[in-house]
Amino acid sequence: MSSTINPNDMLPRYFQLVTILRAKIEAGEWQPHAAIPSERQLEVLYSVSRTTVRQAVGLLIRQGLVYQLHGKGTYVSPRKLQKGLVELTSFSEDMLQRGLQPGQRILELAEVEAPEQVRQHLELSPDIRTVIRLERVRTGDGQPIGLQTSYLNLPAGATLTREQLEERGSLYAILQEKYNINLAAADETLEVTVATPREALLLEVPAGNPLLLSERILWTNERRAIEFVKILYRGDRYRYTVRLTR
Amino acid sequence: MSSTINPNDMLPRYFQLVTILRAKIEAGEWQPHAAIPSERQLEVLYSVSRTTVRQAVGLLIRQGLVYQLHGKGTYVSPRKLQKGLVELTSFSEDMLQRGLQPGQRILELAEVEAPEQVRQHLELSPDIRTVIRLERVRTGDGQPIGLQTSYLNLPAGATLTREQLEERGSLYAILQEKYNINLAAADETLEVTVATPREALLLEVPAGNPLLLSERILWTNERRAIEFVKILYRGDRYRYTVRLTR
DNA sequence: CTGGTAATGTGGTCATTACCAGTAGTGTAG
DNA sequence: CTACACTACTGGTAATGACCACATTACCAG
Repeated sequence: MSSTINPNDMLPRYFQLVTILRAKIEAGEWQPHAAIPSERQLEVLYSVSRTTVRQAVGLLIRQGLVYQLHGKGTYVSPRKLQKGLVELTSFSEDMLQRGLQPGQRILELAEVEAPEQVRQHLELSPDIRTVIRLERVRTGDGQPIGLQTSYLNLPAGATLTREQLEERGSLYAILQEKYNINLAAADETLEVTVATPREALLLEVPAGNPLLLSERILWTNERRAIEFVKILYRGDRYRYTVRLTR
Repeated sequence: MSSTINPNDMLPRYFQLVTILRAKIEAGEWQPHAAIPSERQLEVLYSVSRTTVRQAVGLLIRQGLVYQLHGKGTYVSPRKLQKGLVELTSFSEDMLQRGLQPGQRILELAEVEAPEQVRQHLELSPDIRTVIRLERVRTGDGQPIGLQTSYLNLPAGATLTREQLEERGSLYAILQEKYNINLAAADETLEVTVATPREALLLEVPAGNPLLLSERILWTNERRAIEFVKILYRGDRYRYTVRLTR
């Protein structure tokens, strides 16, 4: 990894600068709460304009690696804040981050008439009558973690097969590669519930055990609601984390 | 509300522009998924530079009101994404957003030896031995919603009295006004638990009922951990919502 | 010793100019 | 008719230069 900016590189300069600065922070070259070089110093150090410096630093701020104090300087965040949380992730990515091997057991994959609740969440127009329903038991290191039910409003003509799912594992990877659909945002609500007999059986817990119910609406880069997904998590095996900012 | 930029105004121009554009969107002048004027058009329309336009639009994007597609244009987000979620809020603000009147019953306010768990979360240095412990039953429209336990690491010399709390209601408002402490970020974890007899009594639910346990670490604008707070929410009266982005 | 002030360094805002990189429509050569 | 180049838009990146707002320090007058 180079530590200078290469103007001919395919990557934008501000992005190269982000990479360089992040590396220095993660290597401990600049300690938490220590000041990093000022914007005008970075200008000279890396032969870029202040515009570029500010764009790079702005990104680092949004990622939680540094913070700025007006009139004082730019400082390295404490380690706990350097870890990127929040990120919109798939179940698979989520498990991998937690150091567990993601797995799944597909219970159903079918085109069904859209329930009213789903119609509303996905803002379906009246001419769209059906959605794809996908029900899976999700596992981490082979142990059941959650019961996931997805309702997908795929673009016309798009299909989804059991084989694709079993091969790639991640639904979002398929959407991205085959249909060029990128996820941009999600709204999620969490609440507490208790296991019905069927849920208890699938999750391998006693009926009546407390569960964490997550309901999520997923939006594409064009801000179309594409998926409504419920996940029932085992209360004893799952913990949800977020970072809030102001 | 003016619809032009006033250079002599105390507020920065990009901020004035944000206000104008947001007003038009919320008034329905530009419908969801419709294109708003291009950056170069906004330049002319409001007599500001493209720098300023982009700074304003960037803010609107982060607030979820609009989205951009490279080579195409800038578009208004669907209504569901326009509503600002996520925001780091106090319990009081949270209740008000939900349309409930926040209230509290203080159970304890005392300086105590910091438990080990708290020491770690707040990253206390060895010379700091005590923190302030504040335990409250929080209510919405008079009904118990949550049992909140805060551990505060106030700056040297700062104090906190029952009277202040009862008067202002919001702890964060006191920190802001009296000690110029602003909250910048929070890390939160959520999990499921069941009510102990004491918790059940205070929350007015049967013992063994499922509860939502939130643990939160709060960071100031200088990225010092100032508070560790647990809230046990009644599972039947509380639902947590977040917006995730990529 | 105290309180004001000027100097200097920090991030924050803004205008101007230029060119790159995608998108979409149009026209033309094959 | 199709394939391809052209063109005219969009947002994305970048340099330069200027001034404002805030924080800190040093210095000086009282």
